[in-house]
Amino acid sequence: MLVKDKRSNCPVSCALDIWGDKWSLLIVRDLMLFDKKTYGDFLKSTERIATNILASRLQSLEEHGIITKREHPESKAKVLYMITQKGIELLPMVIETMLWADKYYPASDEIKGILIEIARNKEAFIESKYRELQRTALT
Amino acid sequence: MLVKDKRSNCPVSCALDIWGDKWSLLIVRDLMLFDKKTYGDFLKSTERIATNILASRLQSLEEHGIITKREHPESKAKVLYMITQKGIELLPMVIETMLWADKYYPASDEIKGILIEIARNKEAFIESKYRELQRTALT
DNA sequence: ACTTTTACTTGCATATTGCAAGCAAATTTA
DNA sequence: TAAATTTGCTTGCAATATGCAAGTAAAAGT
Repeated sequence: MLVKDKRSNCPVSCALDIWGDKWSLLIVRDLMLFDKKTYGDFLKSTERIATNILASRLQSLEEHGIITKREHPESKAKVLYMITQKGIELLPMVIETMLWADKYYPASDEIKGILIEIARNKEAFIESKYRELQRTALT
Repeated sequence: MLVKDKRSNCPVSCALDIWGDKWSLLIVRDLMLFDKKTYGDFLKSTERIATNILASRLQSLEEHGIITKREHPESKAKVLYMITQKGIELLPMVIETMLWADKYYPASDEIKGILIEIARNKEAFIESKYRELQRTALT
């Protein structure tokens, strides 16, 4: 899973070098939309990521500056994973992905709520979520 | 590369089941932005996809309704690959991906031109490209 | 007819994924 | 305070996917 060097200078290619796999964006999604913060949180997601894959993806995302690790305020046994500014900026791309897939594949009820909000006013949703993520990222 | 069934009903997960790999979106990019249409065109892209991987991705994209094959008007030896409506609708997501990556990784000159256009008026660019793709998809 | 182009397929070595089990430090429970 | 549990991983190994090189058949060009 190590990308030695970029395949090209195309931004699409550069982006895929970082998150072009089946799992990385699910971790980003969990951080951005489902308030998940720990290793155990990510493991519990419905897609059932394998523990070794999760560890490797977390490391890769950290190396690429999308997430950072912090001390968990409640326990030294836990690790707090946080999304970075660079990661927060993936929000518009994630939203467009959700809107695309929603058109062709039935979403779960949990997500339908979010999609309704987005449908109501996409820009406002992004703006509000963006600020919310930045706020929690600073504390 | 066969996704037997969806991992979950999350739209992000569904989308990744289809194009969550290092290559599929590069083919979509080539079709949408670089006017590539044939097997040979895709092989020539700077990222240098292996020929067997290209064949498997084209098949997968076709199975998922993102692209279709047509007779090439100039030659029976060639195959014309076309993007479908479902594929065209990936445009906003691809654009957001480009904008994200452009912020952190230097783009090639060929792409800088497109990015400048997008920066000038994103909505207008998407709208115009969207219609252009629909037009060529109909002929 | 012969060569080249085109769109693939095949074989095989290497890399990645996924499953299950293991493990040490921290925390909770008895 | 000793034992059990939680937490965040690592390890081993089988299955799958990737990447490279070579091959192939139909069509096109010379």
